[in-house]
Amino acid sequence: MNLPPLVQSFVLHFGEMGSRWGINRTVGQIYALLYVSPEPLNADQIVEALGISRSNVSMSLRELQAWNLVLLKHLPDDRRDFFTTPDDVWQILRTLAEERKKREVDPTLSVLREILMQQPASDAERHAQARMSEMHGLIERLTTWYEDVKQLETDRLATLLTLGAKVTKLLEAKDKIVSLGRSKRSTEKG
Amino acid sequence: MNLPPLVQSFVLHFGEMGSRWGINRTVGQIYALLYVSPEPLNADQIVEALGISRSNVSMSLRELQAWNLVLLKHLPDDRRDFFTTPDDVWQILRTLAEERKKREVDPTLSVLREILMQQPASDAERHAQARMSEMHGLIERLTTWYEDVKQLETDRLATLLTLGAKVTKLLEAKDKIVSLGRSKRSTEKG
DNA sequence: TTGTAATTTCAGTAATTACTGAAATAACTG
DNA sequence: CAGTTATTTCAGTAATTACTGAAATTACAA
Repeated sequence: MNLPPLVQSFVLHFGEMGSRWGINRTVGQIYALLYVSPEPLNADQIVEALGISRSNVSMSLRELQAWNLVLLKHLPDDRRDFFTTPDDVWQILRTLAEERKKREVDPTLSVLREILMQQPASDAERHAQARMSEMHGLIERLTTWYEDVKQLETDRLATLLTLGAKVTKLLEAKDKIVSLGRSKRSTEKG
Repeated sequence: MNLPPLVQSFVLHFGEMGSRWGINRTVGQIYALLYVSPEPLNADQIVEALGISRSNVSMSLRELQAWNLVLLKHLPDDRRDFFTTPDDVWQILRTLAEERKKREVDPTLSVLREILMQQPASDAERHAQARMSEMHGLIERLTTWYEDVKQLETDRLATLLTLGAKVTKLLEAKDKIVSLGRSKRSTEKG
């Protein structure tokens, strides 16, 4: 590996982290490298930087592309492929969320739904279905929230995050105002 | 494997999903099995249900305990350990979030902070630091939100989820009311 | 104590996953 | 077209991870 020390720490950390997800070490390292590079890199530069085989780079880039985590760029008068990550970290977050949902959440929801359609043949199955139904309900709630929130532009999303739990306080305030309005009107009528 | 068909589908699915996380197949299967079981199971029952070795069950249960995903129970006049998952799916979600934060997010934040403390020795390092700083900022924002929201009781959390993006609308309404109040007052003064 | 049941540990092996080098393919150039 | 460069594929191998059975440990009972 042939990198500035500070970049190397980052790349190595992402390699280790990769394994904690389903992603392998090399894929994590390549991603990290592209993320911090000032300009797009081609495959041979990655080979050079990380000290791994050309074919490994090819396969790992393909995986990163499957995850939509990497952008393919072309320089004028150069046939080689160059790769970067999006500049905007919020965009990266969105992509990550979307892909993980697609790979992990959606299949689980569909398995759950399928099982819940079936007729239980015993008490054990009946109980299992009840449990799965709870899980299904929770996951569906979370994904509905996600589908909703992901539409927001970045600065609104940021606002929502900053607000955090204070939202519920705000909600109470609103209820108070609304009910105040109602009681005022009903007073005016009565 | 010796399970009601409907439970088996669920267990097998969780086994496969396990691999997509860092968790292995067996751990995923055991968790799924415990999750849908009407009462706690002991190690031999798990061996029987999943058709795996006793030692594998022991190691996998230990891993699930390390994740706080499983509860140890004892029956009167029985020396054996019995295992369950918490009944409340929201509690399970909280545990999952907490553990993943601990294992994935916190170490990453600390690596980032450490690197950002250092003096860059080149333009490349300077640029890398700028990128890492963006990432650090985003992750910190997300964790602050999480630390805030996780304090909420379940029904408030549920409300917040149901609200979703509508929160920002609510926020605008509040701003309008507040500014209305202000302009009214300033009109009164002027 | 000694015996027995429950659980854990761990060395060895099986299974899976990651990686490489060589060959094939694709994309271009003169 | 032949020649060159870039990229991908893939069989074989290396490395890692998962799993087992046997032995060790722990916890209790007689």
